[in-house]
Amino acid sequence: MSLDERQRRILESIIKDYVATAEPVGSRSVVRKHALNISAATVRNEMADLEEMGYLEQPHTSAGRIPSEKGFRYYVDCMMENENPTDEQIELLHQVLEDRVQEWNDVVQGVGHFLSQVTNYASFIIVPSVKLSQFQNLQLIPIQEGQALVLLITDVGLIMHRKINIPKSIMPDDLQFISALFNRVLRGKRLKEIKRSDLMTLRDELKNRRHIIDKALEAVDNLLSNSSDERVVISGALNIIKEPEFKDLDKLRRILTLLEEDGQLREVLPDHISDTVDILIGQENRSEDIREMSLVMAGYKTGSEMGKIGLIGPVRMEYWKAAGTVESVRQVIEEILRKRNS
Amino acid sequence: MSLDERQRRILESIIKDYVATAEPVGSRSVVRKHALNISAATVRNEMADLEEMGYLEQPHTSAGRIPSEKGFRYYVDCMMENENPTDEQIELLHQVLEDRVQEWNDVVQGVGHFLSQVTNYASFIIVPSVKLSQFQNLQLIPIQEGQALVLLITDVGLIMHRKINIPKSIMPDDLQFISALFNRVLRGKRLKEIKRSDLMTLRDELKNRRHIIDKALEAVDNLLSNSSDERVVISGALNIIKEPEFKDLDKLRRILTLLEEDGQLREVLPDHISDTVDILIGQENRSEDIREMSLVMAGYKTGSEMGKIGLIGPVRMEYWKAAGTVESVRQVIEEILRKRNS
DNA sequence: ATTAGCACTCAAGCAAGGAGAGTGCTAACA
DNA sequence: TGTTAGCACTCTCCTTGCTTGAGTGCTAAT
Repeated sequence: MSLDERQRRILESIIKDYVATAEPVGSRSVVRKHALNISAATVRNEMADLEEMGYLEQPHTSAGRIPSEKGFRYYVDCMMENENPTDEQIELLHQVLEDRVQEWNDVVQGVGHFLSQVTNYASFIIVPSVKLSQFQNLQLIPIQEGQALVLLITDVGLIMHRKINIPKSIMPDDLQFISALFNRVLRGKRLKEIKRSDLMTLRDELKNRRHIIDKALEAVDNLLSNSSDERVVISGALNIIKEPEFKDLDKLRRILTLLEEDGQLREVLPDHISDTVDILIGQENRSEDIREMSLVMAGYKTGSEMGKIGLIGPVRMEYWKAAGTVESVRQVIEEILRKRNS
Repeated sequence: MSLDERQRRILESIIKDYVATAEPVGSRSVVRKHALNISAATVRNEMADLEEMGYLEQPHTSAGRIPSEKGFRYYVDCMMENENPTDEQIELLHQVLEDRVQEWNDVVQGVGHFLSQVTNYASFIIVPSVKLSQFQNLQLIPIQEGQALVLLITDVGLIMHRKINIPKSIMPDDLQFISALFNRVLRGKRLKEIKRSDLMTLRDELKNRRHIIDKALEAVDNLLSNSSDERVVISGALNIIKEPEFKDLDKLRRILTLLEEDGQLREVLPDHISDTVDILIGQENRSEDIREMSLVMAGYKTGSEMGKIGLIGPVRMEYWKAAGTVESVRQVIEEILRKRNS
C-alpha cells in the first residue's frame, strides 16, 4: 500500500502545484514543471493509480487531479520537510519582542502578528487562564488621601490591581498589617481555588478594621472573578479572504465569524496538546465548522500550564511553511518565558 | 430650491425603502407602500424633478430611483428624527458596564460591542493618548527579595507598572526615599513632556544610590515610551459583510483591511470633533478609501482631552438609528467617566 | 394639475454552441 | 512488461443571442 519513488514524486508535484495555484493539476504540467523523464501518458497512468488508492481526486472527468486529504496526510507524515523562517525573520521577531518581555499582552500580540505575517494564514494563540496561577503576594498601597491600591501578584509575575476608597483615618501601617494578613491566609493557593469562604475567614479575623477589610475583600473578589479565563487571541484573520476556496461569501462569513467572535475558535480546537507540531487536515477536525480548514499548532509551557499557538488555513495549505514557522515561534516563546521568569 | 411637502414625502419613502432593500425604488412601490393619494404617474413626474435637482439618481434607464448622496444629506439635515435605543437596551449597556468602571479597557470593549450590536454597523472608539495625561504619583514597591515594582499613576487614575531588579541591600525606606524624589521632580507634568533631561537631573541628584536609580529611570523611560498613543478600537467590522454593496470581494477586502489593520482607520477619520453627532456621507469623506462609506460619530470628553465614538457603514445607512445610538452612548460614556473620576 | 395608456429601454436570466483542457483507452514500441 | 503516441470523448467555461419583466418618459385625455 505504500508508494514507490515515482509515485511519491508525482504526488509531491501535484501537491506543490495545487497549493500554489488552487487549480487542478494535469498530467502535462506535472512533466513540464518537474522534468521527470517520463511522458504525460505515464503520469496519467500513475495518477489513475494514485486516485484509486485515495491520494488524489478529480473534481470532474475532464479536469486535472487535486490532492485528497489523505494525499495531504501522506505527504505531511511521510515526505514533508519543514521550511523554517529565515534567520532575518527570526531576528526580527526577537527584536519586536525584546522591548516587551514584561508586557505579556504585547508579546502575544507580537507573536500573533508575526505568525500571520510570515505565513499569510490566520494565527491563534491560547493563553492559559490566570486563574490557574498561584497567589503570591498582595499589597495595599496608599496612593492618595482616601484611596489605596490593591495589588495582587501571581507566581508567574502577573500583576493585577484595583483602586479602593478607604477612610482617611487608616494609616499606612494599618494597610501593611492587613496586607500581611491576606498573605498569610492566601499565599500559594491557586487563584481559582480561592473561595469566598477563605475571604470570609479573613473577614472574621479582624473585626475592628471591618470596613477597610471589606473594601479590600471586595476588590480581591472582583479581581478574581474578573480575571480572564483562558484567552484566545487571533491575528490575521483577514488572510483567509485571499484564499480562492472562500470566494463564496457565505462560507467566508461563516469562517470569519468563527475567527472573530470571541470564544468560538476555542470550541473548535482539539483539547489535546503535544509539545511537537500537530497538524489536523480538513475532516480530521472534531468540529463540523472547520472541516474545510486545516490546523497547524503546537503547545508551549508557561510555568506549570500549557498554552497553544497555531495557524488556521485552507486544506490547501503550505504545511511545510506553517509547521516550520509554528515550531520556530514555539521555541522563541519558551525562550522569552524563561527570560521573563528569571 | 427647497422641496414641497409632497416631494419630501416621496424622498423619504424612497430613502426608507432603499435603505431597507438596497434596490432601486420604482414609482409604483412608492404609492403602494405609502398610500399617498396620488398615482404612480404623478410620482414619476416628481421623481424626475427630484432627479433633476440632484436628490435622486437612476442606475440605468429602466430601473427605479435611488437616493443620491445629496438626497441623503438633505434628509439627514432637514427631515431626520433620531431613533434612540430602547430603554431596555440602554439599561443593558449600563449593566454591562457597571462592573467594569475601573477597567477602562473593558469599558471600551463593552461600548464598542454595544454600538455594533445594536446598529449592525462597524463601530469605532478613539481613546486619547495616555501621554496627554499628567504624572501624578510614582512608587517603588518591594515585591520580593531583589525585585521591586515601579508604579506610575496618572491624573486620570490610570496605573502603569514595571518590574525591576534591585540589589538586595536596598531597604524599603530607600525605595520610599527615591519615590519621593521622583515625585518632587515630575509631579504635574504631562507624560509626553517628561524628557530624558528631567530624568537625568534626577539621576544626578542622588549619586550614591546610582544603581537603583538607573534601574528605576530605565523602567520609567520604558513605561513612557511604550505607553500607547491614541488608540482606535473597532468592533463588529464583520457587520459590513452583510451589506450587499460589498458583495464584490475586492471591495470587501479593502474595507475590512482598512478596519482591521491597526491605525488605518485613524488616517481616514476627520480630525475635527464636535460634541454633537457628526455625519459624513460618502464623498464628503476626506479619504478616498472610504468614499463609499458613511460615518456617524461624536466626541466625548475625558478630563481635558477628547475621544471619539462612531459608526461606519455603507452610504445606504440607517442614519436615524445610527445617530440616535451614537448620541445615547456618548451620554452614557460621559456619565461613566464622571463616576470613575469621582 | 393629474392620470391612464403605451411604446421604449435595459438588466438579468437562460439556452445553445464553440473552444480548450485534460482524460482514458488502444495499439504500437522497447 | 512497462512506456508512449494518438485519438476520441467529456466537461467546464465563455460568448452570443433571445426572452422576460420591471420601470420609465411621453402624450393625450380628464
